Amino acid sequence: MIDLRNIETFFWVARLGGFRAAAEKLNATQPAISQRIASLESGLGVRLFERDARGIKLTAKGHELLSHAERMLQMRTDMQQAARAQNVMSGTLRLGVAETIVHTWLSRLMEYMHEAYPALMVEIQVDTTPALKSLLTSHQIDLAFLMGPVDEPRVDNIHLCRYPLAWLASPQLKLGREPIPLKRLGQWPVLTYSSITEPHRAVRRMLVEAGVATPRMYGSSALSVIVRMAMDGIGTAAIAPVFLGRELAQGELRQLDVRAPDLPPLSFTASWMQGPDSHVARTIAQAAQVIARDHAGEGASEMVASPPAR
DNA sequence: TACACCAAGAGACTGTCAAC
DNA sequence: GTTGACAGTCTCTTGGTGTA
Repeated sequence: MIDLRNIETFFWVARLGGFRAAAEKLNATQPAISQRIASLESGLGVRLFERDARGIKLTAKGHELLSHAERMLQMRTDMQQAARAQNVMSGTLRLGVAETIVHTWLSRLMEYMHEAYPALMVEIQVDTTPALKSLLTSHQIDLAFLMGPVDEPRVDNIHLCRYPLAWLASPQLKLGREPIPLKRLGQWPVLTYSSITEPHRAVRRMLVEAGVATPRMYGSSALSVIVRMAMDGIGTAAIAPVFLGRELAQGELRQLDVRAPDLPPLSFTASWMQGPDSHVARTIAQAAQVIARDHAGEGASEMVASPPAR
Protein backbone atom coordinates (compact mmCIF):
# COMPACT_ATOMS: atom_id res chain seq x y z
CA MET A 1 0.00 0.00 0.00
CA ILE A 2 1.30 3.44 -0.96
CA ASP A 3 0.70 5.57 2.09
CA LEU A 4 2.77 8.25 3.70
CA ARG A 5 3.83 6.06 6.58
CA ASN A 6 5.28 3.46 4.25
CA ILE A 7 7.01 6.18 2.27
CA GLU A 8 8.50 7.58 5.47
CA THR A 9 9.69 4.07 6.37
CA PHE A 10 11.28 3.73 2.95
CA PHE A 11 13.06 7.03 3.44
CA TRP A 12 14.50 6.10 6.84
CA VAL A 13 15.54 2.59 5.81
CA ALA A 14 17.42 4.13 2.89
CA ARG A 15 18.87 6.93 5.02
CA LEU A 16 19.95 4.69 7.93
CA GLY A 17 20.99 1.72 5.80
CA GLY A 18 18.97 -1.01 7.51
CA PHE A 19 15.58 -2.20 8.67
CA ARG A 20 16.59 -2.49 12.31
CA ALA A 21 17.96 1.06 12.50
CA ALA A 22 14.84 2.38 10.83
CA ALA A 23 12.71 0.42 13.29
CA GLU A 24 14.49 2.07 16.23
CA LYS A 25 14.15 5.45 14.59
CA LEU A 26 10.42 5.00 14.01
CA ASN A 27 9.66 3.26 17.34
CA ALA A 28 8.60 0.05 15.65
CA THR A 29 9.87 -3.48 15.42
CA GLN A 30 11.99 -4.74 12.58
CA PRO A 31 9.25 -7.03 11.20
CA ALA A 32 6.87 -4.10 11.04
CA ILE A 33 9.43 -2.18 9.00
CA SER A 34 9.92 -5.17 6.77
CA GLN A 35 6.19 -5.43 6.20
CA ARG A 36 5.87 -1.74 5.39
CA ILE A 37 8.62 -1.94 2.80
CA ALA A 38 7.10 -5.08 1.31
CA SER A 39 3.73 -3.36 1.20
CA LEU A 40 5.20 -0.32 -0.51
CA GLU A 41 7.11 -2.46 -3.02
CA SER A 42 3.92 -4.35 -3.76
CA GLY A 43 1.95 -1.17 -4.20
CA LEU A 44 4.54 0.38 -6.49
CA GLY A 45 5.24 -2.86 -8.29
CA VAL A 46 9.01 -2.37 -8.01
CA ARG A 47 11.81 -3.65 -5.81
CA LEU A 48 13.22 -0.82 -3.68
CA PHE A 49 16.02 -2.69 -1.83
CA GLU A 50 18.35 -5.56 -2.61
CA ARG A 51 18.54 -7.81 0.45
CA ASP A 52 21.47 -10.06 1.18
CA ALA A 53 23.30 -11.39 4.18
CA ARG A 54 25.47 -8.28 4.42
CA GLY A 55 22.40 -6.06 4.69
CA ILE A 56 20.38 -4.06 2.22
CA LYS A 57 21.10 -1.55 -0.51
CA LEU A 58 18.89 0.57 -2.75
CA THR A 59 18.09 -0.71 -6.20
CA ALA A 60 18.40 1.67 -9.15
CA LYS A 61 14.66 2.24 -8.98
CA GLY A 62 14.94 2.72 -5.24
CA HIS A 63 17.51 5.48 -5.81
CA GLU A 64 15.19 7.11 -8.30
CA LEU A 65 12.14 6.98 -6.04
CA LEU A 66 13.99 8.15 -2.93
CA SER A 67 13.99 11.76 -4.14
CA HIS A 68 10.23 11.55 -4.65
CA ALA A 69 9.84 10.23 -1.12
CA GLU A 70 11.93 13.12 0.23
CA ARG A 71 9.76 15.65 -1.59
CA MET A 72 6.55 14.07 -0.29
CA LEU A 73 7.82 14.15 3.28
CA GLN A 74 8.91 17.74 2.84
CA MET A 75 5.43 18.62 1.58
CA ARG A 76 3.94 17.00 4.65
CA THR A 77 6.21 19.09 6.86
CA ASP A 78 5.29 22.21 4.92
CA MET A 79 1.61 21.42 5.30
CA GLN A 80 1.95 20.88 9.04
CA GLN A 81 3.79 24.16 9.42
CA ALA A 82 1.19 25.94 7.32
CA ALA A 83 -1.59 24.53 9.47
CA ARG A 84 0.14 25.75 12.62
CA ALA A 85 1.17 29.14 11.36
CA GLN A 86 -1.10 32.15 11.33
CA ASN A 87 0.69 33.73 8.41
CA VAL A 88 -0.90 31.63 5.72
CA MET A 89 -3.64 34.11 5.00
CA SER A 90 -4.16 34.64 1.31
CA GLY A 91 -6.72 36.08 -1.03
CA THR A 92 -7.82 39.69 -1.11
CA LEU A 93 -8.84 41.80 1.87
CA ARG A 94 -11.13 44.67 0.91
CA LEU A 95 -10.29 47.38 3.39
CA GLY A 96 -12.23 50.57 3.86
CA VAL A 97 -10.53 53.37 5.80
CA ALA A 98 -11.35 56.85 7.00
CA GLU A 99 -8.92 59.42 5.67
CA THR A 100 -7.51 60.29 9.09
CA ILE A 101 -6.20 56.71 9.28
CA VAL A 102 -4.52 57.11 5.89
CA HIS A 103 -2.59 60.12 7.20
CA THR A 104 -1.59 58.50 10.49
CA TRP A 105 -0.73 54.80 10.79
CA LEU A 106 -2.14 53.02 7.72
CA SER A 107 1.28 52.83 6.05
CA ARG A 108 2.70 51.18 9.13
CA LEU A 109 -0.06 48.61 9.10
CA MET A 110 0.49 47.91 5.41
CA GLU A 111 4.20 47.47 6.04
CA TYR A 112 3.43 44.98 8.79
CA MET A 113 0.94 43.08 6.62
CA HIS A 114 3.42 42.94 3.76
CA GLU A 115 5.93 41.19 5.99
CA ALA A 116 3.60 39.04 8.08
CA TYR A 117 1.11 37.97 5.39
CA PRO A 118 2.91 38.18 2.04
CA ALA A 119 0.20 36.16 0.24
CA LEU A 120 -2.55 38.54 1.29
CA MET A 121 -3.62 41.15 -1.26
CA VAL A 122 -5.28 44.36 -0.06
CA GLU A 123 -7.73 46.67 -1.83
CA ILE A 124 -8.06 49.98 -0.03
CA GLN A 125 -11.07 52.23 -0.30
CA VAL A 126 -10.98 55.65 1.38
CA ASP A 127 -14.34 57.12 2.27
CA THR A 128 -16.45 58.74 4.96
CA THR A 129 -17.65 56.74 7.93
CA PRO A 130 -21.31 56.57 6.77
CA ALA A 131 -20.19 55.35 3.35
CA LEU A 132 -17.86 52.78 4.93
CA LYS A 133 -20.67 51.51 7.16
CA SER A 134 -22.85 51.02 4.11
CA LEU A 135 -20.09 49.23 2.22
CA LEU A 136 -19.42 46.97 5.19
CA THR A 137 -23.00 45.91 5.84
CA SER A 138 -23.55 45.25 2.13
CA HIS A 139 -20.43 43.04 2.10
CA GLN A 140 -18.64 45.26 -0.39
CA ILE A 141 -15.69 45.56 1.97
CA ASP A 142 -14.38 43.04 4.50
CA LEU A 143 -13.00 45.36 7.15
CA ALA A 144 -13.48 49.03 7.95
CA PHE A 145 -11.44 51.46 10.02
CA LEU A 146 -13.94 54.17 10.76
CA MET A 147 -15.47 56.40 13.42
CA GLY A 148 -17.47 53.70 15.11
CA PRO A 149 -18.62 51.44 16.48
CA VAL A 150 -21.05 50.06 13.90
CA ASP A 151 -24.20 49.11 15.78
CA GLU A 152 -25.54 46.54 13.37
CA PRO A 153 -26.39 42.85 13.82
CA ARG A 154 -23.53 40.48 13.05
CA VAL A 155 -20.89 43.25 13.10
CA ASP A 156 -17.90 42.91 15.40
CA ASN A 157 -16.10 46.04 16.58
CA ILE A 158 -12.87 46.67 18.42
CA HIS A 159 -11.63 50.05 19.54
CA LEU A 160 -8.55 51.29 17.67
CA CYS A 161 -7.61 54.74 18.91
CA ARG A 162 -8.91 58.16 19.86
CA TYR A 163 -7.70 61.47 18.40
CA PRO A 164 -8.72 64.85 19.88
CA LEU A 165 -10.36 67.42 17.65
CA ALA A 166 -8.98 70.95 17.73
CA TRP A 167 -9.66 74.37 16.31
CA LEU A 168 -7.06 75.38 13.73
CA ALA A 169 -6.56 78.46 11.61
CA SER A 170 -4.08 80.15 9.32
CA PRO A 171 -2.10 83.10 10.75
CA GLN A 172 -3.68 85.10 7.90
CA LEU A 173 -6.85 85.31 9.99
CA LYS A 174 -4.94 87.34 12.63
CA LEU A 175 -6.82 85.77 15.52
CA GLY A 176 -4.12 86.63 18.06
CA ARG A 177 -2.74 84.47 20.87
CA GLU A 178 -5.31 85.20 23.52
CA PRO A 179 -8.29 82.87 24.18
CA ILE A 180 -11.05 83.35 21.60
CA PRO A 181 -14.78 83.12 22.37
CA LEU A 182 -16.37 80.40 20.27
CA LYS A 183 -19.00 82.82 19.04
CA ARG A 184 -16.28 84.92 17.38
CA LEU A 185 -15.29 81.96 15.21
CA GLY A 186 -18.74 82.21 13.68
CA GLN A 187 -17.46 85.18 11.66
CA TRP A 188 -15.65 82.78 9.36
CA PRO A 189 -16.75 79.57 7.70
CA VAL A 190 -15.94 76.50 9.75
CA LEU A 191 -14.12 73.84 7.76
CA THR A 192 -14.71 70.34 9.02
CA TYR A 193 -15.73 66.82 8.10
CA SER A 194 -18.60 65.97 5.78
CA SER A 195 -22.07 67.10 6.89
CA ILE A 196 -23.23 63.48 7.30
CA THR A 197 -20.62 62.77 9.99
CA GLU A 198 -20.99 63.01 13.74
CA PRO A 199 -18.08 65.50 14.21
CA HIS A 200 -19.76 67.87 11.76
CA ARG A 201 -23.02 67.70 13.71
CA ALA A 202 -21.21 68.13 17.04
CA VAL A 203 -19.37 71.24 15.84
CA ARG A 204 -22.61 72.73 14.53
CA ARG A 205 -24.36 72.09 17.89
CA MET A 206 -21.53 73.78 19.78
CA LEU A 207 -21.63 76.83 17.52
CA VAL A 208 -25.39 77.15 17.85
CA GLU A 209 -25.17 76.80 21.63
CA ALA A 210 -22.48 79.50 21.64
CA GLY A 211 -24.88 81.88 19.95
CA VAL A 212 -24.02 81.48 16.26
CA ALA A 213 -27.54 81.24 14.89
CA THR A 214 -26.70 79.98 11.41
CA PRO A 215 -23.15 78.69 11.33
CA ARG A 216 -21.51 78.66 7.91
CA MET A 217 -19.97 75.23 7.71
CA TYR A 218 -17.97 73.89 4.78
CA GLY A 219 -17.94 70.12 5.05
CA SER A 220 -15.67 67.92 3.02
CA SER A 221 -14.97 64.20 2.89
CA ALA A 222 -11.40 65.02 1.82
CA LEU A 223 -9.06 66.12 4.59
CA SER A 224 -6.64 67.56 2.07
CA VAL A 225 -9.38 69.99 0.97
CA ILE A 226 -10.07 71.09 4.54
CA VAL A 227 -6.39 71.62 5.29
CA ARG A 228 -5.76 73.48 2.03
CA MET A 229 -8.67 75.84 2.60
CA ALA A 230 -7.65 76.43 6.21
CA MET A 231 -4.07 77.24 5.18
CA ASP A 232 -5.42 79.64 2.56
CA GLY A 233 -7.38 81.49 5.25
CA ILE A 234 -10.82 80.54 3.97
CA GLY A 235 -11.99 79.82 7.53
CA THR A 236 -11.21 78.00 10.75
CA ALA A 237 -10.91 74.25 10.80
CA ALA A 238 -12.27 71.79 13.32
CA ILE A 239 -10.37 68.59 12.65
CA ALA A 240 -7.98 66.19 14.34
CA PRO A 241 -4.52 67.74 14.00
CA VAL A 242 -2.76 64.43 14.58
CA PHE A 243 -1.35 64.36 11.05
CA LEU A 244 -0.55 68.10 10.77
CA GLY A 245 2.81 68.14 12.51
CA ARG A 246 4.62 69.77 9.58
CA GLU A 247 2.00 72.45 8.95
CA LEU A 248 1.91 73.35 12.65
CA ALA A 249 5.70 73.36 12.98
CA GLN A 250 6.12 75.59 9.94
CA GLY A 251 3.45 77.99 11.12
CA GLU A 252 1.13 77.45 8.16
CA LEU A 253 -1.55 76.55 10.68
CA ARG A 254 -1.79 77.11 14.38
CA GLN A 255 -4.00 75.60 17.06
CA LEU A 256 -6.43 78.09 18.54
CA ASP A 257 -7.18 78.57 22.22
CA VAL A 258 -10.97 78.66 22.08
CA ARG A 259 -13.12 79.45 25.13
CA ALA A 260 -15.55 76.57 24.67
CA PRO A 261 -16.18 73.05 25.84
CA ASP A 262 -13.73 70.52 24.44
CA LEU A 263 -14.58 69.19 21.01
CA PRO A 264 -15.55 65.50 21.12
CA PRO A 265 -12.59 63.31 20.17
CA LEU A 266 -12.61 61.12 17.08
CA SER A 267 -12.93 57.52 18.23
CA PHE A 268 -11.97 54.96 15.59
CA THR A 269 -12.93 51.33 15.54
CA ALA A 270 -12.19 48.36 13.33
CA SER A 271 -15.45 46.77 12.24
CA TRP A 272 -16.15 43.61 10.27
CA MET A 273 -19.06 41.30 9.52
CA GLN A 274 -19.18 38.07 11.50
CA GLY A 275 -18.90 34.88 9.48
CA PRO A 276 -16.87 31.76 8.81
CA ASP A 277 -14.49 33.75 6.61
CA SER A 278 -13.97 36.62 9.05
CA HIS A 279 -10.69 35.26 10.40
CA VAL A 280 -8.59 37.47 8.11
CA ALA A 281 -10.51 40.62 9.00
CA ARG A 282 -10.32 39.85 12.71
CA THR A 283 -6.58 39.15 12.58
CA ILE A 284 -5.81 42.34 10.66
CA ALA A 285 -8.10 44.34 12.95
CA GLN A 286 -6.20 43.11 15.99
CA ALA A 287 -2.88 44.02 14.39
CA ALA A 288 -4.29 47.43 13.52
CA GLN A 289 -5.38 47.90 17.13
CA VAL A 290 -1.84 47.40 18.36
CA ILE A 291 -0.37 49.77 15.79
CA ALA A 292 -3.09 52.40 16.24
CA ARG A 293 -2.78 52.48 20.01
CA ASP A 294 0.97 52.67 19.76
CA HIS A 295 0.64 55.58 17.34
CA ALA A 296 -1.90 57.32 19.55
CA GLY A 297 0.09 56.63 22.71
CA GLU A 298 -2.82 54.82 24.34
CA GLY A 299 -0.74 52.01 25.79
CA ALA A 300 -1.15 48.29 25.43
CA SER A 301 -3.00 47.17 28.55
CA GLU A 302 -6.30 46.45 26.82
CA MET A 303 -4.93 45.03 23.64
CA VAL A 304 -6.44 41.82 22.41
CA ALA A 305 -3.70 41.00 19.91
CA SER A 306 -0.02 40.35 20.24
CA PRO A 307 1.93 43.38 19.13
CA PRO A 308 3.50 43.14 15.71
CA ALA A 309 7.23 42.47 15.77
CA ARG A 310 8.06 46.07 15.04
C1' DT B 1 26.32 -12.82 16.11
C1' DA B 2 23.63 -9.86 13.25
C1' DC B 3 20.48 -9.31 9.81
C1' DA B 4 15.94 -9.99 7.34
C1' DC B 5 11.89 -12.91 6.68
C1' DC B 6 7.79 -15.81 8.09
C1' DA B 7 3.69 -17.22 10.87
C1' DA B 8 0.30 -16.60 14.38
C1' DG B 9 -2.40 -14.05 17.54
C1' DA B 10 -3.98 -9.66 19.59
C1' DG B 11 -5.41 -5.15 19.25
C1' DA B 12 -6.49 -1.08 16.53
C1' DC B 13 -8.64 0.80 12.73
C1' DT B 14 -12.15 1.43 9.11
C1' DG B 15 -16.37 1.05 6.63
C1' DT B 16 -21.20 0.07 6.75
C1' DC B 17 -25.69 0.31 8.46
C1' DA B 18 -29.45 1.42 11.46
C1' DA B 19 -31.38 4.57 14.76
C1' DC B 20 -32.08 9.15 16.16
C1' DG C 1 -25.95 14.97 9.82
C1' DT C 2 -24.46 12.46 13.90
C1' DT C 3 -23.81 8.52 16.79
C1' DG C 4 -23.18 3.76 18.13
C1' DA C 5 -22.74 -1.17 17.10
C1' DC C 6 -20.63 -4.56 14.48
C1' DA C 7 -17.86 -7.13 11.19
C1' DG C 8 -13.96 -7.23 8.34
C1' DT C 9 -9.35 -5.65 7.56
C1' DC C 10 -4.98 -4.03 8.79
C1' DT C 11 -0.90 -3.55 11.55
C1' DC C 12 1.73 -4.67 15.22
C1' DT C 13 4.47 -7.76 18.33
C1' DT C 14 6.32 -12.12 19.64
C1' DG C 15 8.66 -16.19 18.63
C1' DG C 16 11.01 -18.70 15.50
C1' DT C 17 13.92 -19.75 11.09
C1' DG C 18 17.44 -19.14 7.52
C1' DT C 19 21.81 -17.21 5.98
C1' DA C 20 26.62 -15.60 5.96
